[in-house]
Order: sequence, then C-alpha cells, then structure tokens
Amino acid sequence: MAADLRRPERTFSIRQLCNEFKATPRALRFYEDKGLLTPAREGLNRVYSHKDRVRLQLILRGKRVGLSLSEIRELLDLYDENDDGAAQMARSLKKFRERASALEQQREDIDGALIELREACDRLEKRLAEIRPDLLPRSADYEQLLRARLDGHADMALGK
Amino acid sequence: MAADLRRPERTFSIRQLCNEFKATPRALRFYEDKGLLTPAREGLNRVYSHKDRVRLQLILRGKRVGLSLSEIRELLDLYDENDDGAAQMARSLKKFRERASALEQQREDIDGALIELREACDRLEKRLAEIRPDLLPRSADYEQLLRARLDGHADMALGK
DNA sequence: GTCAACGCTTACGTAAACGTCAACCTTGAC
DNA sequence: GTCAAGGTTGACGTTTACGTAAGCGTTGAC
Repeated sequence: MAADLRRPERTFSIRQLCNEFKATPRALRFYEDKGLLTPAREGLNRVYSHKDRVRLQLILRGKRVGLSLSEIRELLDLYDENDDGAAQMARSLKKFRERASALEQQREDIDGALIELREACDRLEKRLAEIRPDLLPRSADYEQLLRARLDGHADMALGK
Repeated sequence: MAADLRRPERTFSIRQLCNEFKATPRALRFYEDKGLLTPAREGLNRVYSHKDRVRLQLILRGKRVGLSLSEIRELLDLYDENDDGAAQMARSLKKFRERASALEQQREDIDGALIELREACDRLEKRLAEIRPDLLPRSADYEQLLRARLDGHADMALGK
C-alpha cells in the first residue's frame, strides 16, 4: 500500500524541505499564508508533494534574483490557472527581462556610488598622508599596491 | 544688525534646505530626531546654519553611497567629538572602504542573479520559439539588435 | 509516564526611512 | 477679521519577509 519512497508520489515533511533548501518552517508557512504554496494536509500536518517542491524551488530562485514574493506569486499563479503554457511563458519572460533591466540599473547605481566612494577615499588618503601618514590604514586595494610595484609608480605614495 | 545674506553667518529655513537638496521637511526632522542634525531654534522654528547645511550634504552623500543613517551618524559624531581631524579621517576612510567592498559584493550578487535570469530567459525564449514564436515579446536588448545589424550577424536571430 | 522532538495556530515584534494625517500657532496680505 | 502660507509637535501607517514567543496536540523512545 505504501508508495515507493523514490517515486514521484513521494511526499515531504516541512522539515525535509527546509533542510533540503535551507529554509525555515516559518518561511514555508509564510509562503503558504501568502498563497505561494498550498500543501496537502494529513490531519493538521502539512504534506508537500513533488509539485509543491518544484514550486518552492521556483520561489527560492525568484528570491535569489530579487523578485518580491508577490511578483513570484503572480508568476506561479500563471502556471496554475492556465493550461496554455505558452502565454505564461511569454509573461514570465517579460517579467524576467524587466527584472534584468532593473538589476542592470541597480548595478549602475552601485557603480556610481563606488565612484563617489573612491573619490572620497582618495581625498582622505591624500590628506592623511600629508598630516598623519602613520594613521593610514593599510590599503585594501591590492591592485594599487601591485601596480605601484610593477610600474615603479612611487610617485603615487608621494602625492606627486 | 541683519547679517549679509551671502555671508557664512547666513541661516536657512527648513524649506530652503529642502528645496536646495530635494528633501522633505519630514526627512530633515527625522534626521534631527535621529541625532544627525541639531539646528538652532528661533522660537519653535528651526534655523539651519552653514554647519548644518554641510552636515546635511554629508548625510545625503552618505545615503547616496548606501550608508545607513546610523552609520552616517557615527561618522558625523566623529567630526564633532574630536578635535583631532586625523583620527576621524582615518576612521571615515576605513568605513568608506568597508562600504566599497560591501558594494562590490552586492555587485557580484547582482551579476549572479543576472546570469541566472539570462539563462532562464534563454530557455524560455527557445521553448517559445518552438511552440509559439508569435508570442515572443520583442527583445528589450537593443545592443543585440544593434550589433546584429552592424556586424551583419544575422545568425544570431537564426538561433544558429 | 514523561520527556524530547516535531508540528500546529495565533499574534505581536522588527528594521528603515520616512509618509501622512491631525491639531495647533504665527505672521503677513488684503 | 480672516485666509493662506509655512512652521511646529505628536503619533500612527507603510512595506517586506519573516523571527520569536506562547500555548497546545501528537508521537516515539526509554
């Protein structure tokens, strides 16, 4: 009567999925609360099917790429409501592309911040080198060290 | 008795600073609440000095590079408490460098997410092209279009 | 029989950085 | 007199993704 544990009929406990994907029970219940998962029940206990497991994987992937849970839910819903896989795929594709441009934008923002930070660092380093060179924290910028040595750019340390 | 409006003795109203830096009064009051600003008072009204203005600039710069308000406050406090500019600068420098590595890490995370997203997009595009090519949303990737035209890489569109 | 391990539900707490009222004062223009 | 403009102080609301109890039931080991 008992199904083979390795077959697709296999089910999972909340803990098993948590261990496998390094999530917490709280998180899975939260996803359920938000309508992202709807595991079966055995009495009170949640019983996750292979389909549920796949959904969880998709949820976690969505999170890794920075989608919000509600966005993930939209995508997931598409896969359920509709038999026509193509339309869903098209929408997912659109969503993914949008997310990709958002991420690219974020990267540019970060690059901007990095530029501003490096300018500030440079200014601080120069001033410190003038007045209290002993306080200069050892640079975290190995590249600069390397280049200075390889190219003999001693002037960099001299403030030219 | 009134000081020249262009001199360093000049003061600013909350609105003036808000307009200049595109912030909201609520924000400035919030910063004050958090101990980042301590403008003088004229009766109840806040009166911002040049020093306050500079602090605000530093706050906003800090935000642009992704520092939290509490981190910004730490840095700001250093500039006040201590007469010895060098030690503060050294600490700021350290903080900035830390932030820079954090940002670099973030960038790598984003790159990872982008890779995952692009793989997902590619898979979706291929499947869609097979089953419902008409549903393929026009690509958002202008570069690809441009390169394809300039280089005559028609094969890109052929899935070669 | 009782303790630990696991599960359940309900529900408040958290962090960040303000937004958004509400209710009130003051000053100048008309 | 009164209306608008701009200021003030609370203080609650928002968002996201859970963390963290509190209190209770079930099951297996010993």
